[in-house]
Amino acid sequence: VEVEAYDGPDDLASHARFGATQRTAVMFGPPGVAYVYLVYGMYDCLNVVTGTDGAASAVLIRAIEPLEGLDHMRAGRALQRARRRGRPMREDRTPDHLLASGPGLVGAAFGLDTSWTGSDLCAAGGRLRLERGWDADRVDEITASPRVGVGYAGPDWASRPWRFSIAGHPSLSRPSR
DNA sequence: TGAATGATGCACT
DNA sequence: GTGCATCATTCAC
Repeated sequence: VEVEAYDGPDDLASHARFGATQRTAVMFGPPGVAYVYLVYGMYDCLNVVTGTDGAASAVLIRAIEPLEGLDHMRAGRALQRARRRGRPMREDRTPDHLLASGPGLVGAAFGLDTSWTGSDLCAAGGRLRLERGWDADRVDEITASPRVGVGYAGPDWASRPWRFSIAGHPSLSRPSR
């Protein structure tokens, strides 16, 4: 329900801005592949490589609407939380619609880490895969706004409305919580 | 209800 | 050594 577009080496907000490094090499390959990176030493964020081979463009999955496997999502969150601060595991009372309402939360809910980088998201039967879901004819419900947390890229890139979300959806990262 | 802060690993200069 | 495509907790009001 919420994504951000990153355009490649020229996009100063993209991890591709330093060229193909060990971490970002997969972005420079063919599309339909996962790029999972660790941010702030704590959160694993899921991207889909989208550009043609060599373009290094990608889409960050910032929030999803949980539909199935909510118990697994709670387990993933509890595990990451316990690991983060040796705090004891306790019941996760987060409302269903907020279980993956942020890029770090998506990674936690799906139990992802950087080892998922390179996974083919288009392979039938893959453990992590893209499937057709939301109706294309509801495109008018999608709203565009500036990307979150990319001020370091400078006003030109930071102001581009490349964050796309379903207007008013309860599972977004920003308006709620 | 909102602002400040701490946690924490790695890529980069 | 610096800062980050973040989140939960704490503290102020």
